Amino acid sequence: MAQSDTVVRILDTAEALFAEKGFAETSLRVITSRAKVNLAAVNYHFGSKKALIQAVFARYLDPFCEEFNKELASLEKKSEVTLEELLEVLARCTVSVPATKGSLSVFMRLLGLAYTQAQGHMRRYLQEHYGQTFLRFTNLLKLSSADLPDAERFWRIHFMLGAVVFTMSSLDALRDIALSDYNEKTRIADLVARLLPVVTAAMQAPVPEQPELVH
Amino acid sequence: MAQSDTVVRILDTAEALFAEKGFAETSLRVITSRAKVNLAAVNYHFGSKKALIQAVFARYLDPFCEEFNKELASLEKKSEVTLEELLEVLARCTVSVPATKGSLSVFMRLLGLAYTQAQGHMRRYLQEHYGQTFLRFTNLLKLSSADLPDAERFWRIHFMLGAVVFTMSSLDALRDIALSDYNEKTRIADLVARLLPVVTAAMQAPVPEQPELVH
DNA sequence: TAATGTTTGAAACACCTGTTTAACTTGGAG
DNA sequence: CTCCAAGTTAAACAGGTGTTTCAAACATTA
Repeated sequence: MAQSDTVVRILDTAEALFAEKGFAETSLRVITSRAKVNLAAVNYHFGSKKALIQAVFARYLDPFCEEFNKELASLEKKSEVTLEELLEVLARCTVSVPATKGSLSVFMRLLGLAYTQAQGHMRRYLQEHYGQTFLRFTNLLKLSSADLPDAERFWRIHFMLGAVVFTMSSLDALRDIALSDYNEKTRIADLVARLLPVVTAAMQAPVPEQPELVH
Repeated sequence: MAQSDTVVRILDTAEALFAEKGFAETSLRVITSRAKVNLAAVNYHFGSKKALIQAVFARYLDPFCEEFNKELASLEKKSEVTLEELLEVLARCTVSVPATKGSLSVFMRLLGLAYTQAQGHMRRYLQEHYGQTFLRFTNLLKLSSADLPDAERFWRIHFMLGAVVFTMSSLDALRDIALSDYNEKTRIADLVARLLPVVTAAMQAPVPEQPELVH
C-alpha cells in the first residue's frame, strides 16, 4: 500500500532513540535504518529533523493536553480547589494518557531532554503549542495556594517540575537501584504516590525572606 | 613561554560553550577558534573531546569535593546532625567554592546537562570520581532523617536532586522570566535561600503507604 | 651555543551529518 | 486500461565532525 505505516514506524523508532541517546546524538540514518525505512522518508513526511522531533512530542502532548484541559475545565467551575485536588488531577492525566500508547518514562525523559538540550526551537515550540494549557494550570495553582507570593510559587513550580522530570527521565536506572538496594519493585503508581506528598509539602513549605525587588 | 595558558583558555571557552549549547552541539573548531588556539591543541593537551568534557567538570568538582569532604568530616564527628545543618553545609559549599573562579550557574547547568545528556561516559565518570563523597553525604543524611524508610529517602534524594539540577540547568531562562514577570533579580544566593526550606519540607513530608516489597 | 623535549601550526584524513535530486514503483480514480 | 498523484528508492551533495600527521617554533637543559 502506498499509504503505509512509514510515518508511525519513524515516530516509534525516533521516540525510542531520542529518549535513549538524545536528539543531536541520534542521526536520521540510524532512525531510518532501524525503522526499516528509506533515509529520505523523514524529510519527505516531516520536512526536517527538527519537525520530526516536534512531531514526536506532539504525539504525546496533544492527547495529554486534550484530557488535561477537560479536567481543568471542571476544576475551574468549582468555587474552591485544594492543592491536593489539583495535583491529583495532574498526576492522573499524566499517568493515564500516555499509558495507552507508550512508556511514560520515555515521554518524561523526552521532556527532560527538551528542556535542557536543544534550548532553542523545542522550548519555543512547547511554549507556543502548550503554553496556554500550562497557564490555565498555573492559574488554578494560584487559587489553591493563594497565600504564596507569586514569585515564590513560580520558583517552586519549577523546583517540582524538575523533581518529576528528572526522576522520571532516569526512571529505569533508579528503579534498578531501588530493586537491588531496597528490594522494592517500584511501579509508576507507587512513584506518583511518593511524589504527591513530597510535592504538596514542598509547595507549602515556609516562605523565606524575600530577595529585594528591582526598585 | 612553552607552558602557556592554552589549557586554561580552552577550558574557559569550552565551559562557557558547553553550558550554552550542550556537548554534542559544541564542536572543537568553535571552541578552539574562539579560544584563539589551534584546533589540534585540544587533542594534544586533553587527548580527546570526551576527556576535555571531563576536565571541565573536574575543574569545578575537585575543589568542591575537597571542601565538602572537610565539612563532612567535622559533621561526622558530631553525635547528632540535623537535616537543616546538613543541607546548609551542602548549600554553602556549593555556593562558595566555584564562586572563586567562575559562575555557579554555568557549573549547575553543566551538571544538569551531564545527567540528562551524554548519559554514558559522563555518568560513569561522575560516579567513579565523586561517588564516594556522595555516599558520605547520604550516610549523614540517613542519620539526620532516621525516621524515614530507606527506600523513601532514596527516592526523595532524587526528587530533590532533580529539583536543583533541573532548575539550575535552565537557570538563565527562568531568571529572565522572574525578572520580567515578578520584577525580581534573582541571585544564586536567593535561589539557594528559596531551595533550602523547600527541600527540607520535602524531605520531611509525611510518608505514604509503602508499596509492596518483593516477597 | 647546541641539543633536547615540549608546544604550536596548517593541512589532510576518514567519516558522518541533514538534505536534495531524479528515476522508479505503486494504489486508486476516471 | 490509463493516468496521475503519492510514496519509495538509491545516489549524490555540500558541509561539518573528531582526530592525526609532520614540519616549524619555542623554551629549557646540558
